[in-house]
Amino acid sequence: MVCHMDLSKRLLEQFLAVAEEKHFGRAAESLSMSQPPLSQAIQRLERGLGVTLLERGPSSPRGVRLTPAGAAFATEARRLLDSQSAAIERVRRVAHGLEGDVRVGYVSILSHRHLPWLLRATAEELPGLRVHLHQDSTATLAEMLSAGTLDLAFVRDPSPLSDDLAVRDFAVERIVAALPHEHRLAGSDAIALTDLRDEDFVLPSGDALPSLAQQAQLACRDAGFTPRCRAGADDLTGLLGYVAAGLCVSLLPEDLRDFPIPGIAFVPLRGSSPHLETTIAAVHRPDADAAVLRLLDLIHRHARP
Amino acid sequence: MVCHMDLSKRLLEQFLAVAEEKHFGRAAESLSMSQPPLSQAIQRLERGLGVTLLERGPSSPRGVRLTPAGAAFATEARRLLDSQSAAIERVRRVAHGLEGDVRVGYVSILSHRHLPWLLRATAEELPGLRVHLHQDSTATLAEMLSAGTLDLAFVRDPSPLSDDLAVRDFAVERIVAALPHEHRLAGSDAIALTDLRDEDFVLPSGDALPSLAQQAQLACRDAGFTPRCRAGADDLTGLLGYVAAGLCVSLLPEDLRDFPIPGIAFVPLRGSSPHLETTIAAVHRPDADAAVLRLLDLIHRHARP
DNA sequence: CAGGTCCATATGGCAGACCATATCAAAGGG
DNA sequence: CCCTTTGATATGGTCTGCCATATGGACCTG
Repeated sequence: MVCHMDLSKRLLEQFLAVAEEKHFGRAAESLSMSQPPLSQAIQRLERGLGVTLLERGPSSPRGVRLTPAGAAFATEARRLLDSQSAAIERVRRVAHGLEGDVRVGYVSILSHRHLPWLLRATAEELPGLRVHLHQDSTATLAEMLSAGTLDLAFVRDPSPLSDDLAVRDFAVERIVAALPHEHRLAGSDAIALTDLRDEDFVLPSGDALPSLAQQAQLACRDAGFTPRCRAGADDLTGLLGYVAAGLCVSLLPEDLRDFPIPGIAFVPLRGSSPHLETTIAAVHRPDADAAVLRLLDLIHRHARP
Repeated sequence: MVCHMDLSKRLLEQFLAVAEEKHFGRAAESLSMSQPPLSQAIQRLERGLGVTLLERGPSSPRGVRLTPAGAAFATEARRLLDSQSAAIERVRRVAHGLEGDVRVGYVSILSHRHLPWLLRATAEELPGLRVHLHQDSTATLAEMLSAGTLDLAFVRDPSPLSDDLAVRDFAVERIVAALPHEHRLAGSDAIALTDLRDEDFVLPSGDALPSLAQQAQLACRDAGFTPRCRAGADDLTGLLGYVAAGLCVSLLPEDLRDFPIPGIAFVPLRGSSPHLETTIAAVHRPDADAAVLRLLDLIHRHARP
């Protein structure tokens, strides 16, 4: 006997009122309605369930009593109402971005410096958000954003990205010189880029870290020379390896200073060419959902940590 | 913003259909309705929740997509429907006596022989029933039944009980002679009650175990003598103690044979006086609920184990 | 650019739910 | 034995929800 009973919120409340008052008249009063339709509603309920919930008599003048099934149903009704409220509340929180899953991508360079405060702030301000992390190259992250398999990505200098992605800069890092420890300028407080014009450089090659390679080229051009590239590398460890080996110098974001790599000195560069800066930005689809917007807001408020 | 949303079963099913098909037309078809009212229903739902559940466009020709909130709501909707079905099912089971709590009372004499199979059979046939046991005197059990603090009681010879309680006999035990081991008749296969006419008896005294005392008195009268009572006891251990001490004989239900008491021999009595039998019965209120009726039926089917 | 797909909107009809007033039947108390 | 209490029943009105048909507008596709 499959029952097509509806158990509307209203009906459950009516039954609970009767179950608590054990009296149709008072229950009707507390529901701001008259007694007859309440009787009918309960009868409909009992008919729909095929179960007698209330013991009406034969001694009615003292109200009604709950049958065992009625007592059980009262418990269940309360649970159902609670579940319903909780479900609505949960959906609202998801819609408002206070709860849910966000898939966040980042390029490796950012992991050690920007992820920690971001994750900490998220856990504190948006404890309902579950952040799923994914590290990849800038290009792949952009593809994933467009494909919808990623919600937010942190990259460096994303200016040449696809047009249908929104970009939000949130931090600027200076580019500094990375020199071998034994280099003659390694102990300087600051040097000019032209001081390196005769050095051998190692810069990102191929499609790897394109913005970094481009910035370096442009900055040297601004300084009046073309860097002599004796080596290339397509990831950060390669670049750092060449420098640490004492074979080359490089131009890298200053936050790499925190990397525990022996044999490398990071020396600030004098001058303020726009190409000696690198921008860190959050990228997302223009139709990002509320959780992403919350995260963007959080990032904006905590920017330049 | 407290929401008076109703979330009727129908509405949830409609939303789930759309969420699964991701297509209003097909969803409407699977619901055996036309598309426009379905659109309206979903719009009502979204308006009621104050949340956008579906992403309609702008590129509609490929159906709709779920927003994060919509996906969350689909999960919640399924849970709500399941909870609702489960609640109805549970109430039905309670009403049919397949689930619930039953408070069962018994007098001590019955505990070791009849409770085990009763509880075992209940656990097997009615695993949803929770049986709460309570041991007390026949009189107190009857009071508790009338007061509604007990649902079912097992007693011996409950004939003189209150009129507003229903009685259901389910087993008959013979009364046997309890003799000290060193008694001259202790080794007999069977004896006549008159063989004990000159013995000292110990029988229940006061209001304790009234049926047992009465049966003994009447049986002796049938046998043509009045038992000489040198001692009394108001519980079973007292009676057995006197016998084991070798001071008295007694008349007791044969199921006591299973008690591990050294020093006592139980010897069957010849003859078939109705007073040499003791009836075991289940007592309950006439308006007992379904669970009690199930237990009574179970007892009836397993009677005389 | 024409056709097709898909969802939204508009309109009208119907059934059922909900409600209030009035009345009835049963049981217990003075 | 009458009266109060209490829940069930009867009746009529209103309104909302639900539905179907018809139409419009946005978008993609060939």
